[in-house]
Amino acid sequence: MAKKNLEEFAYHSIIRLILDNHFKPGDFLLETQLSEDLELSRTPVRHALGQLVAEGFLDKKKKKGCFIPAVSPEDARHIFTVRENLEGLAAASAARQVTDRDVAFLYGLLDQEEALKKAPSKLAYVHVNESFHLGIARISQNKYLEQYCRHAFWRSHSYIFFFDNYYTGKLVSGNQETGPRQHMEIVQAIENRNEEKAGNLMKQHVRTTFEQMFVKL
Amino acid sequence: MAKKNLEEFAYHSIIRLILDNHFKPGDFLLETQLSEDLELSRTPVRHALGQLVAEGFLDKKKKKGCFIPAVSPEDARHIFTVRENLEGLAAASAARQVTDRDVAFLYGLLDQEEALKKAPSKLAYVHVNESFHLGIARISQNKYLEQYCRHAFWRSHSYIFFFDNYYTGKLVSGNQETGPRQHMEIVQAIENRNEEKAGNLMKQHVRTTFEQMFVKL
DNA sequence: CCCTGTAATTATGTGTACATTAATAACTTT
DNA sequence: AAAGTTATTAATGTACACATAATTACAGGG
Repeated sequence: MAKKNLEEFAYHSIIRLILDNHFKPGDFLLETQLSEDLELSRTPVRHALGQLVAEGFLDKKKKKGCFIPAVSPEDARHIFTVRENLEGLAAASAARQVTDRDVAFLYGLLDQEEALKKAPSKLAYVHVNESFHLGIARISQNKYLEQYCRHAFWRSHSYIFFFDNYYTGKLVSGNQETGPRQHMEIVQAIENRNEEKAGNLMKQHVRTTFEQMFVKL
Repeated sequence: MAKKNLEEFAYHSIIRLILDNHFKPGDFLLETQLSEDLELSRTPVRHALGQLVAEGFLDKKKKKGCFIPAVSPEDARHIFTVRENLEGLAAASAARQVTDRDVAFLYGLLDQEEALKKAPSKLAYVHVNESFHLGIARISQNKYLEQYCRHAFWRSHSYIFFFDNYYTGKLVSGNQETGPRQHMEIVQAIENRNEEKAGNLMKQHVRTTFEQMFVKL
């Protein structure tokens, strides 16, 4: 990534590190270490960390540092409850605002998911999934809804990696079965401008993701 | 306010300035000027502004500065739609989690509202109202829900001041009639642990606030 | 008069030195 | 050996000087 703007560079780099599971819950993200790794001074790193904390992406202990928030079944339930409602609302709104161009975009993502069945790649699946959920949030045309959906999605995503590490794959592979099918139904509801159905399907989809993840608990 | 932690001091001071209508939409909040006004260096001010931007409270133009976001009927509808759903969810969750202590707290706020009818004060009303809405978000025991509710509330609050300035008082005084009554009904539903009713009442309450605000448009 | 290119201005963006403090380790005392 | 106390350490918190870029003002040519 180009380093035109160091603050943005630091911000996106750190997010990428987190989403790619470079840290585990409880790990501290030290300003000094990050600035060394990213080869820039503490100032932009510090700014980026401040943003991530403000967004609820990281927790912070004063005079100690920023760290990946602890995970717990209760915390997961909290974030997925919010996601369920926010994304349900987003899907309903998207069904109202959707353009032909948006529909084409969503079908393009479904095609990518289909292609991934032949050549499975967890990272690729994660990226398509992110595009799908955040794409619908964007189509809702409500910037606040989009913002909250993005944060909630990112936060909840830590759980996918975390539990995937500890409960080896079963749930994610399960999600790779039901996920794409539910995605298709959601896209169809949005295409048909059926707000209520789109909202309910999305709500159900997020809930399913949560339940599959915690099948072991 | 004590200046133990300058970053926090700057953050809260700036929020207070915004909520107390010290700026109007489009106004720039300059680091240099704020640091002069608050009598501290640019560093903590800059950090605080960064947080507020990350939270969606302020907009930012690169190399130009942070400014109060533009207002529009559409933007108001967006933020109030989200608030309606988030706070509805929060009220329902609060009805599940509420303790006797919480109930007492909420009734205390109702008493304060009652007292304000005899000695009206807009600022006092605004503060009690904030305590009510954010209090219920807190009682929900869901930190993500609380976080999003707080942001959405603050953002929507700019509208109250903004339109109150341009459409002089009528709507806010209207809200001072229906507001407290709806608040009481919500508290009662929460006290009775009636999740669905609490959620619906809160949703309706937020929507009423929005509609009263835009009675002129 | 307007358009365009350039210089001045102004505020943010960045690096760095230093202050502060929370956590920990070392040490004393009982 | 346990408990309390002090010193060290390692990271954040803060200030400030300077770099950079966007906006504005202005001058000159069409």
